[in-house]
Amino acid sequence: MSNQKPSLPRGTRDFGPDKMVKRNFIFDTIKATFQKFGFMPLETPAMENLSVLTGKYGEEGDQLLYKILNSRPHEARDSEKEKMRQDFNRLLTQNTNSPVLTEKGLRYDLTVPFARYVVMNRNEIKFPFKRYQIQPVWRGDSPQKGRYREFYQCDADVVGTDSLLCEAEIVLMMNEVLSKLGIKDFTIKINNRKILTGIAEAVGSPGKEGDLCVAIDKLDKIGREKVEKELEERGFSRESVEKLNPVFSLKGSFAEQKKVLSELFASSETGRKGLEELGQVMQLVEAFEIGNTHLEFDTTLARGLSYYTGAIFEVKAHHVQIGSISGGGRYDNLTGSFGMPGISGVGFSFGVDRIYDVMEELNLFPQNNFTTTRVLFSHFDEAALLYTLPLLKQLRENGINSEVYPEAGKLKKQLDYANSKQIPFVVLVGSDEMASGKLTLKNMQIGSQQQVTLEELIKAVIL
RNA sequence: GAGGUUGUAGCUCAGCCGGUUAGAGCACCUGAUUGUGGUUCAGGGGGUCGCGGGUUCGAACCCCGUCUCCCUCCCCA
Repeated sequence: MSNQKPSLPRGTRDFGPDKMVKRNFIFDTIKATFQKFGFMPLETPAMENLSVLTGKYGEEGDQLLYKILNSRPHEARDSEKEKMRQDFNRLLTQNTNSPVLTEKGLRYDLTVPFARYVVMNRNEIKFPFKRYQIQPVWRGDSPQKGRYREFYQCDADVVGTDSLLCEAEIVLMMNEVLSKLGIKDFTIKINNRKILTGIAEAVGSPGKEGDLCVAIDKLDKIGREKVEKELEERGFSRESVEKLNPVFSLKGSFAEQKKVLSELFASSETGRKGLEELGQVMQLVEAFEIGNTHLEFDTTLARGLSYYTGAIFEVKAHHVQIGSISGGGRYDNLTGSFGMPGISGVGFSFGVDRIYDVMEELNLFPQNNFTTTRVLFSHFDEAALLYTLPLLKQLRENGINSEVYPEAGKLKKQLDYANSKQIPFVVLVGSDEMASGKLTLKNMQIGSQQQVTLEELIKAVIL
């Protein structure tokens, strides 16, 4: 007999019934909102060809991809085996791809598989195409608070239009979902990739917006002097750093920040375009008149994914130490790498696992009794069990969630079962009940019992 | 990838300076109650002390390695 203790891969979790009802509450809320805004569902396989996945997430992202070993390598031909050995040795020292060893990987997000789907089905798809997708993704990150190796994303994307209305509606959906879940204190940070490019250009360091953001992002944490130092370490000239002065002192309303940036962007057309786009998105959001938009312009918002080209979003919940719970942005050329240029898209994603953690920590889950069974039939022997079956069927036909204790056990055990499952009603069936035709209905909350007919039972128990 | 931390029953954790048979609470099972749960009482089952090695007469405890948990940085959902 094996004594091996069962275990779970790092960064993965089971979700028991109590967790699942809470998770489903989140999934249902998100799904309903997506559908309300006109999005249709899509599912794609857990695994994709590596050619689809690699090169889409930047260097960091590629390193975190889970690659799947080709099946049955031991059955390969000898010549292939030699190639495998060589490639494997190379893999031990460099991060290389080897089709003889691995050609598939687990999906890293839902956007790239979506882009692949769009390209492969371009003739059937009616544009603009709005789809939502709720599936797990995998990343070989080291797990920590709010970070898992398997987690769900809930994506909604629109492709085939560059209308900024899509961006505005994303802001609306973020607001709707979070407020329905009871998360009231949060910020939707918004920026535009073109503004970042503009700043890098204006400062005389085009193409270095990534380094720029990483450093500027730390302004609050480590102070201005250290940020400037870090910028120089990252290869920015003294002159460039000095030109960043206005960026460092950015504050106030969007209009005020826009003014400062406009001056900076005198020589950067890209920067001006970014500002203009952002302004329009802000305007469109306002036009929906939803009250508090939670929207905040943040020049330091960068986001790692390399495919964003326009607006970028990130949502941060307040009062909890958990990373962003939602994020997204516009990508002008995601399908371009699959040979279908000129399709602009914008999308975003909710991180259910993090939303769950936030809600748990802030105690936001409704106190509802999540038990689904309403009535349990308990019985004393085989004859009584058989007697309950047509009654059970009748209750179910009336839409009442009900079950019968499947074996003839002690009543104590059956009641204990009902109790631990928080089932509110138990119907006792034994020789007395079968003789009289009246059922004993027990209310588990207050402990009372009464004799009832089937009709009375249904009436008493129905919601 | 860098750093810190943790691992003892199903769960939460005690276990002193190395000493004889490793404990508690909760949970579970049985009985008091052969047709009545959530209260009470009595009893019971459960452990390769993360794994491998070392020191020692003797290791849960000390040393080395390794894995794992959680956390920070980086990055992200």
